[in-house]
Amino acid sequence: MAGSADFAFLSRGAVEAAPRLLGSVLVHESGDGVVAVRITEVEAYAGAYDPASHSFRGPTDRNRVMFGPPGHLYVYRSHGIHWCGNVVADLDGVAAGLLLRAGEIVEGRELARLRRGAVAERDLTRGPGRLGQALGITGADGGAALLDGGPLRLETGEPVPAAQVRSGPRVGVSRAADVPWRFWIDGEPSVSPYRRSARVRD
DNA sequence: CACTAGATGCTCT
DNA sequence: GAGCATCTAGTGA
Repeated sequence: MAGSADFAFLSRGAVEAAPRLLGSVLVHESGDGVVAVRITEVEAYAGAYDPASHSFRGPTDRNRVMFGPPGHLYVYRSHGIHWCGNVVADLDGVAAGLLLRAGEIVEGRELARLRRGAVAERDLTRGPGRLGQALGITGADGGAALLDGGPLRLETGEPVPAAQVRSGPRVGVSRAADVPWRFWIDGEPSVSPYRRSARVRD
């Protein structure tokens, strides 16, 4: 449980917690080995007041983890192929998720490359689907407790100077397309490019 | 680099 | 059946 206190900010709302997750390290130990990634880009998804969130319409079998206590992992399947991970935030009973969009590999580069195949170096962990694949995250990891020292865990990283934190609209969402709830570390090559959804409503 | 189109299969209506 | 919290491969400048 060492380090758990460092993540007390996760019990705050998604938008407040998201930028503070930058610089933390997500570690995944599996039978294949270890991959650790320093988080460089996240998006905040609030629940009831955020129409872009999976939890906007209330709990379902898929999104139930987001309504639980902070510090757990919400995993969803995107576009049929990709596994994407969120760190659950806000108080128990309030839905909030921090989508892990990109990271910098700090350990296990060879294993990550094995999982990702022959792609450009910067594409190893650029984008939520790629990041999930590099870390070896699947639906089986959904609901995992990240602050209990298990094989899938969050660790404290080097603090990120506030001046290096940037924000802007979230990638690919068709509702609430303009709220600046995406946060990233300025100058990080792993940060994914902005793409506006082709079907923005509102 | 900017832009476009299509694959893919799951979730919810 | 509609709609995706994405990615890759194609084009063209």
